[in-house]
Amino acid sequence: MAVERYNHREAEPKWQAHWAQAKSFEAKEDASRPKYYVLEMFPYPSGRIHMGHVRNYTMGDVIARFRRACGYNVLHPMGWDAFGMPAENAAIERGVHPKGWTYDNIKTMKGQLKSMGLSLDWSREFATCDPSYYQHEQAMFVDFMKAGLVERRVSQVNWDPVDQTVLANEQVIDGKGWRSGAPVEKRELAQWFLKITDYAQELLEALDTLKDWPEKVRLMQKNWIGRSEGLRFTFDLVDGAGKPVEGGLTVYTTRHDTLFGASFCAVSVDHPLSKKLSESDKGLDAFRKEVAALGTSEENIERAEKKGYPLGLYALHPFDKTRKLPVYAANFVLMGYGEGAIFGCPAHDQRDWDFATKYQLPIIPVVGPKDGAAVDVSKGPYLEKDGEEAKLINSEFLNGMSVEAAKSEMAMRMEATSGAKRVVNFRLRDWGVSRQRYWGCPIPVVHCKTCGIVPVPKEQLPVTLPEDAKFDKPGNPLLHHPTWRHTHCPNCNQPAERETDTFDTFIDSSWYYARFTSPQDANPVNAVAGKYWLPVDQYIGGVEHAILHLLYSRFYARAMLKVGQPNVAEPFASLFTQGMVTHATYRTEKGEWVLPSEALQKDGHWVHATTGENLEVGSIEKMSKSKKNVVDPDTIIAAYGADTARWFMLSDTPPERDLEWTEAGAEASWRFTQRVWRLVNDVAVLPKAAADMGADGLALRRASHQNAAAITENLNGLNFNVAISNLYKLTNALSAGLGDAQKSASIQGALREAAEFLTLLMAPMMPHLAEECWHVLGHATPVVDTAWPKALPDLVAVDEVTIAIQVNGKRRDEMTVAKGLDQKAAEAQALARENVQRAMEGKPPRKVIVVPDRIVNIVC
RNA sequence: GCCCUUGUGGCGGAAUGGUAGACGCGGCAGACUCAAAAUCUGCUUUCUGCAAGGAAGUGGGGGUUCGAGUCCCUCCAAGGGCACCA
Repeated sequence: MAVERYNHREAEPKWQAHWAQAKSFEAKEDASRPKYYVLEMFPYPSGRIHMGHVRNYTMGDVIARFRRACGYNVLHPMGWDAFGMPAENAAIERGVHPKGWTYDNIKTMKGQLKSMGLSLDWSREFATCDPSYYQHEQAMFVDFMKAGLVERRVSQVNWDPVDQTVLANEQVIDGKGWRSGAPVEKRELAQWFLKITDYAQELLEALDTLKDWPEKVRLMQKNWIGRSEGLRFTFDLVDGAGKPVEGGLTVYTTRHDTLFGASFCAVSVDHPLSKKLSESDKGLDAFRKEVAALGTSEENIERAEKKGYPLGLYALHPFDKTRKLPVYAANFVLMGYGEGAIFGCPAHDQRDWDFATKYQLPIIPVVGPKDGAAVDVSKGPYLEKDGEEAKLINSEFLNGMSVEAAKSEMAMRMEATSGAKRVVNFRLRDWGVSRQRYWGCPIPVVHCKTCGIVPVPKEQLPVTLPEDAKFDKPGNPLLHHPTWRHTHCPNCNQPAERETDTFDTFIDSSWYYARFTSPQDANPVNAVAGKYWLPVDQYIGGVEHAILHLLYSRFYARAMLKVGQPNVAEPFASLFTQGMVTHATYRTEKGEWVLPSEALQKDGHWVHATTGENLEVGSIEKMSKSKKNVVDPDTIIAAYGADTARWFMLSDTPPERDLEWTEAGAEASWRFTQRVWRLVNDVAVLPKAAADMGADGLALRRASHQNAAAITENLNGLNFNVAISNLYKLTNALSAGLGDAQKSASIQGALREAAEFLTLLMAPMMPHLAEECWHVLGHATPVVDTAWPKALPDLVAVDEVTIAIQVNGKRRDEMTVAKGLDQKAAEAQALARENVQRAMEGKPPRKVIVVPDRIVNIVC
């Protein structure tokens, strides 16, 4: 019987309105039910949502709806990471105010998200640029200051000359600003820092407890924290005349076992020794400038050869004071790591080898293979490989020892005699949070001539941004504002100046998940709500945040705990990083990029839809505006509906991999929605019958229950693509069963059950269609208020299995036997089979392996 | 340079060490139709064979095992992270 097509244009807005009106997704603390907090990384309100958002939020929504149906009390909130430079750039380029621009974008994007039918609790929505949000950030910062977690110090910073602001190390990518792409310069500035390094060890150790994080992300954080164990000690230092230099030269090394191979020392050009000597040494001064000019770009570093400038000083070898090691200022030694000074062991370090070769310094091998084979260091250093056992040579009391043993022997001797100290070093730097921008959270501090730096008292918070800022010249509009920064000292009430730096926006996103538990609370986090909801049970976002956002959040949670705020040390119990959305690229013969919506396939090749030009199909890449390979979610939702878009996002490709958006795939998803609609309508008109255990309905009932069990497991494991393939199987089974619909009441009952199962099982992915189907099947209660179907164990279990029979490991036959058939019987039955006998070629079986219900393998 | 991940049909991909290619896309054939679309049914790893069947097969090579896409070693390719970090 013909039914009308499923009309998403009517159904989707209707159900979205129903859910909103019924407040279906508003969460309340409820101690009687297990809680589940699902969170997707909140978006930056850039203007419009893109397909990456659609994929991210669809995944989160499937989890939220699934958990909800399974009886969890689900929290699934949404908000806006709303501070940041694009808003300010819009202000500079188009003369709009960042605030208006941001809130307009939020309005647009919220409408788009709503059209996706997400099960979000919109009552908890906030934007990080709301003063009601950032006032708590300011209050916490004041607490952090009191707790010693904040430092203000003059430091060499990464300065982005285009954005005119400071960047954290994490925001410098290949020596360029992460947003502007401009080569980063070094500058000295007074900056605010959060002392993330205080937590380096803890952040590292706790990574092992994050069992439900991708191994890859944990490893990236581990490398970023970069712990190394080494020895710090001081060389006696003499000048060219042999006169001792006070203070000596303190170095840090992880290879103290190679000390007997030392042939020079090197310090950073920014090392105090180098700085001091450059005052009287013009050549050194020039060298320092040359190194500084090289910058930090990867390209320059790659090309730069190891260069040094002799300081005219000599370090005395601790075990042989007659050995004088020349000291250089060198371009490959970094002031920011260890002591900014090293000893060079050219035989066992590539950089030291390059340097020694250039300046014709001795290369003394002190480590060699265990078998005693000669070490050749004339063409390069000898570097022992991982796990390779090596032994010390040419090293007096260390000779014959392994590297590890030599390290510990050397450390012991040096600690006893030379004031050396074993130290742990981290690559991780403190988090510089000052930004010289307008559109960020003001740092709540006042500079007073008498009292110095004074935190703004909490009762005077929030320090809000002036609305009348001007964006007509580069630099910080807060600094240029005629009145804003002029205030009075909270301490002495004398005229004073406000801090004009604002926070790095990564601070805003470091605790928003906690604010969602109690977004209207007078405190940053309500103690009861925080305790109930935290941690986030499932966090979903792009892998591009593996270091920055996720490491800052882990630190910030600990900082909050330290100042008594409700939180948990590890805010994200389980993390999932989804892949990107990609699309083929198209360009004209002139090389202009063409939108997919303008590309048409015609007679086996691609042409421009309006101009008819021939198009070249390029590689499949991440959707980006620059290559125009973008598909607009609004267009797709209008044409096919949100359910189709959601379904396609989850089909086929595993969620962690990149997904290629294809028009054919979207069409196929759309056809599937229509197919389900037809099948459900066909079942709905059948006489209602109970799904009993009648023999002729049994096969379909089994399919329903087996698929229900499988899909439940798939969704628990976030294997959305497999869940969908199982939904196809269930649909195929239902479709096949419809042919026999008139045969018996038992079949009709089984068909109804299958249709109901299908409806409920697909609901997390296609919530609107599911509601329509559920209604057609005669239910007054909507799907959102209906429990997840329970698979009956009796129907999930099979009573017959088809098992393979192998002869000498090759599959030769198969047989269908009762489930649980014992090994002897299986062996006997297998041996009796004609195909098996033929394959055995008359040889007697030497051994028979029987894995019950799986396989029989005959070895002969 | 170091570290990590991934390599399975024409394509996306499935597969607790136990029948490789489920499911979907695409393709082919058929049904319905005056015709087309939509829909439905079948076939679709490769080679060989009329067929029953046989052979090969999960990036290459080797190993462990009764049995390897899965575990180990090694090489190759693609992607990602870190990078003068002493």
